[in-house]
Amino acid sequence: MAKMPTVDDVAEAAQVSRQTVSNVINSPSIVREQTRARVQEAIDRLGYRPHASARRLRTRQSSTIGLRLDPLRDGISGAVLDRFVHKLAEQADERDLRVMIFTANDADDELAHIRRLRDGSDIDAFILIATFHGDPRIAWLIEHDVPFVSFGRPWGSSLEDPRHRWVDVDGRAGVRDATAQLRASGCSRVGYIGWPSPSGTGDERRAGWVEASGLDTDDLVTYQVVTEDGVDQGAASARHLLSLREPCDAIVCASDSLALGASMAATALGQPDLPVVGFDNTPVASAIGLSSIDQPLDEVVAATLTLLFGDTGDTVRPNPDSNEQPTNRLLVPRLVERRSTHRAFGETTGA
Amino acid sequence: MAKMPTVDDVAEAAQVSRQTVSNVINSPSIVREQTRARVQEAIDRLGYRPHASARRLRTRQSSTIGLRLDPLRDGISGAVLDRFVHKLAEQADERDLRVMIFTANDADDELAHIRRLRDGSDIDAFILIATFHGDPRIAWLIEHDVPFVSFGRPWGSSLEDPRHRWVDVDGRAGVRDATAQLRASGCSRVGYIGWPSPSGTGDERRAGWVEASGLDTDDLVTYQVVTEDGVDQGAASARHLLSLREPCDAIVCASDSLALGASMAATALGQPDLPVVGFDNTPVASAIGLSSIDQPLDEVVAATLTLLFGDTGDTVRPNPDSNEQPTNRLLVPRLVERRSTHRAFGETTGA
DNA sequence: CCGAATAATTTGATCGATCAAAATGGATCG
DNA sequence: CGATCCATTTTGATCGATCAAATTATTCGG
Repeated sequence: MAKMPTVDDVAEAAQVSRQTVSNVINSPSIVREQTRARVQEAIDRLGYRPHASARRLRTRQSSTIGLRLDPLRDGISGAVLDRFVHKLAEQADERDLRVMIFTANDADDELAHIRRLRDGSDIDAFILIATFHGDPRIAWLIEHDVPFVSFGRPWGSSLEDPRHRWVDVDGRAGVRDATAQLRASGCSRVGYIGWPSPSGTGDERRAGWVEASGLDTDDLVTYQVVTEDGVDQGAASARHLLSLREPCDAIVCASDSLALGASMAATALGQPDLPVVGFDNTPVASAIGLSSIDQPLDEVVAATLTLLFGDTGDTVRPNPDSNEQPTNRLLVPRLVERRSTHRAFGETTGA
Repeated sequence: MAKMPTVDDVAEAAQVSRQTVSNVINSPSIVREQTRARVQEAIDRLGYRPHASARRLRTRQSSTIGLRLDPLRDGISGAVLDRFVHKLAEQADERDLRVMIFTANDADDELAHIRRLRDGSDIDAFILIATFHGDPRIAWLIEHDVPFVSFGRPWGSSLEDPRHRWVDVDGRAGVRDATAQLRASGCSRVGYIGWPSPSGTGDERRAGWVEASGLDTDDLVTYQVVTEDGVDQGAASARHLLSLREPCDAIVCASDSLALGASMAATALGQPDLPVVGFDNTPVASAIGLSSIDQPLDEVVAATLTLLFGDTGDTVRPNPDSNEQPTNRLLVPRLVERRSTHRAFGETTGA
């Protein structure tokens, strides 16, 4: 590969000093228009690109965001994070930020990586995903003054601590709305299949159902199944809900995996039209035609970057604790309605 | 954040020169053991970390791999690439390499990104995924002497051109083995659902079925359905194959999406035990209990990195065209057998 | 015990950019 | 007309590491 031109090369070609070239790139406003054009022409002609490492060395900014990929999960739900990663790469690019990924098996491992990347000035901000109760990462990052934003609210500690910027999706509202919508369309006994209780997100989603179900205390127990995540678990739970003396006439689930199982079980039991709603709007849901509550990842990512770098597209350095700007965003998901129930494939039109 | 110590700080603390500190880190073998230990102690005590950008500026190596994420697809199959990304992050980490991701909408867009990242010395090697016939990226990368490896063989041009290093999975062998296995277990009419023909991977997979199906020329036409990817398409195709005068008694598909549809259609038609095999072993397949041909992504990634950086874990610079080493790897996938057919959920045990 | 060969360590220069401060060129004004 | 101010451009220093070459320390054969 031919040697890349440097600022000096451009400077010489444009008959100016290196600093002027630098200014044309970084603060064009202070350069006289005439010279700016001349320098720009030289830049284009020579195909000059600033050397990222040199710039970073001087400015002490890497304009790079670190993101840890969770350990692979078997489940279907991992797809949400993949979409998040994708959107992040997309929007980061628009702001001239880079995204560097790494993996870690647990929180400690992740912190070790963060430390390494941060100390090496490889990265100047991190995005945490999937926060949990008593998450050790949060405290560590705050203590070491590492700029970060989490996708996931701080479970257990103050939601308003300005040192912890976060973005989250209001699962409770999502489930509440979906449940209300089912009731509005005529369902009177909407059941719920969700995860065991010490679960931040899970508990929120359940609360949404409780709020909108319109069931009395006894029925809230009756029409609720608690189970681990999984397709089989969803199917089993649905069979239970449908075998009650007064079976439920719609089911809302904490995940698409559960919903998929529930939907298939309903079909197997001869009720292909039973409305079933999942959560996360994964590719499976769309492939199967399952209604699902969709997290607005575009907005989530946009909010995340704004919290980290401000509104400007510029590579502004994050400021840990201001007292003016809000330091968190709670976004509202929306229900994606499909056949609303699993269509019996045997009766479909096709090739 | 406290100011990070530099080589000079460590040097002073250990009573040696900066270069010795540098040597302790980069070529410990040339430093006397006694001094090495002393320096190492100082490094640990001060918590020194080399400044990545400074090092990169001097060495002209970023030890960073660029990877483009495809546009999001609706389908289920996108999951393979996600797994690839994950494995890559994992194994790159073990070799002290970093992975930077970006998105692009088409090949040209991707090349623009590559050029920018490469010129800025942000990245010194790229991994291409999903190669296709007449892929313009390949020619460009070779011409501009950018080190790269593709996951996907060069469709249409020479497989042995040493300037194009690639890794791929032998889909033909995978489908052939799966088909053979079905026949060995008693199926005599194994059908195939695959994609329209000008498709590199698709044609290979079909060829595997042709080779092992044991069908005569007429039947090869009869028991084969060509369709776009998708669950509905898979279902429709399966209904066709099962409505023949002599229906097929097993189905192999080019993707899990097709297989999922086929499996559900079979169930709906009262044949829940019809063996159906998918491709890619996506999370859906495992969730549903669908047999599927699994790409050995661990090996794929390992081979990719080896082709790029050699066997050593070191950050060796890739060498574009050697004449000694092989410059490609074709790996064999393996069939993951599950219930081999879509179990009727209505008859499952459960909570 | 000396000088050559080798091992270990140190010094000076450099990678390519930006920062901070100094220098230049006009325009303005008493 | 000369001093002052602002806009624009240039110069010198620096970020933190590694390379290349020079220097010092050690080993070893004769």
